[in-house]
Amino acid sequence: MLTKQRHQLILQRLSEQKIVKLKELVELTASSESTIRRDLTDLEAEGYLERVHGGATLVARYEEEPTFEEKRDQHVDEKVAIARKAATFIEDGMSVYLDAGTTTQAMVPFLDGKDVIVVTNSLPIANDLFDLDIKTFVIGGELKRSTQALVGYNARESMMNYRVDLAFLGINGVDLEAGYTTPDPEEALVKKTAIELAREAYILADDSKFGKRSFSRVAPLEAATLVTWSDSSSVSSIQSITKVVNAQ
Amino acid sequence: MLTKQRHQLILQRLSEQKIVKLKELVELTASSESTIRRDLTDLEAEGYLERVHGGATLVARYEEEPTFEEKRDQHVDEKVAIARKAATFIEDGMSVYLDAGTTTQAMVPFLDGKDVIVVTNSLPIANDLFDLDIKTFVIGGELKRSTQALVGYNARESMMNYRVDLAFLGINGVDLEAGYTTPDPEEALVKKTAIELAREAYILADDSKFGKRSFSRVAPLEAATLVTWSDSSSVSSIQSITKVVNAQ
DNA sequence: ATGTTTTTGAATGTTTATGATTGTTTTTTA
DNA sequence: TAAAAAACAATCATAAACATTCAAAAACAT
Repeated sequence: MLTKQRHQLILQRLSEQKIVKLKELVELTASSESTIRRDLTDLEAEGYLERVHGGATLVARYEEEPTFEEKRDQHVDEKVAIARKAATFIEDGMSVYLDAGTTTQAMVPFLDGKDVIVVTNSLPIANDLFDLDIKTFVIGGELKRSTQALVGYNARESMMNYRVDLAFLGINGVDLEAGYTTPDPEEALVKKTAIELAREAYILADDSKFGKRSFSRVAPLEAATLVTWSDSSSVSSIQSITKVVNAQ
Repeated sequence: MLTKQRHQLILQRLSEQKIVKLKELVELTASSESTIRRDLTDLEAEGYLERVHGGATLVARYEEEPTFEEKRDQHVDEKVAIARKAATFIEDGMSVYLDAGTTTQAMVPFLDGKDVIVVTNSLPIANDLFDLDIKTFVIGGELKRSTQALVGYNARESMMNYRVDLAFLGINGVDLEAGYTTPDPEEALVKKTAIELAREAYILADDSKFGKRSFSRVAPLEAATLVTWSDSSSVSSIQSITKVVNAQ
């Protein structure tokens, strides 16, 4: 019997029962214990099952997810509030740049029906805009795995072809001394270029980003207007350096 | 026994069982192990099966149920056959351009696991590539409503930044006199540029496109290799002008 | 008919899969 | 808690499957 056949048999049996004994599999496949042990080790490494003493169980696949989802949901109201506020700065006839990110993506629904041209480096945002029938330009570049954003040198080059009235960007760190910072240098390059090319730039960030510093510097605080949602006092110190809009 | 006969037998047996042992095939075809091994290697390279130790299995292609539009399209099998054949020209280490279109998009599954860099102007293709963890560059440009492709002058400019080994393009018309043609001038501009920049260019078209002429000329027939699926005699006249690969 | 290319099967050394054996760890039983 | 039983990981030799090479045979073109 072929290895792959055994693997299929094991997974099939497991999906029926959700727990299976090693001895059972030895009988089922007419193989030695050693072989079945190896199979279970391999299948576990591939994430198909979880070994237990005496056999294997179906992996509980959906346990880790909620942590990430919950975390995102906590700030989801703030995000929409910030996005809504930011969108109010956009007037008919304008061209705007929407940087990749969940907060900027949340702006898209507020563009519905407006007469705007959008430039973006985000595939998800481009898809959303496509559904709304908004004139859209996508800048070129390398597709970054984690964020589905187009980044790097080519993205900067491509972006130079566009001039926009307003640019809206997400950010990872907002700090009095370090300014706006983000972890990925290639993303930072794109953000920096966007701020340079726009007539006015807006950074969208909830107050969980305040005081944080990431590796790559995008711009000093005064280079952009900060759109946030905060009742903490930390806003006031930023307010002395650059213009701040509170969505609250 | 002819090679093609053996291949058909192997695929037939495989479609019946979905896994088959090498020894089984040796018996079935009365050929040597060496020959069967060669067959399996070839068929794997063409994307028909996956070799495993001791035999071969059907490709674990996640069976996407065809949408209504796809179902209505009676050329869907031809499309996959053409895409499969076209993908065999791609070798590890190459960079390729995938033009927007359903046929070129059908090539994406056959890139799984290959060591390639892909440049594309298609948002759907970029999304598919994203799922396969393939290094991807997207060219910039205006997002065209009907096809979700990036086109126009900016797309051409952005594409100039890349050199690819192979370019794969769909087309609307293949005509002896008019050459390759497509309705949208902005798309034609992008296609034309792709053919210029690629070391070799392949046009993917089923024989329903033969003899058709659209508004915008992309290139003369001899500028690219035609990959098609046809048993009609109309192929032979094209064959006298440019290289033709029949996926049949 | 002749030379060339393609296909084939055998021979080779190499890699991979397997089952038995060992001693260790975990679980069960007394 | 201690002893026995079961399950385990690690190692080894063997056998099966493998890629590669080569020479003969077949198909092909000239």
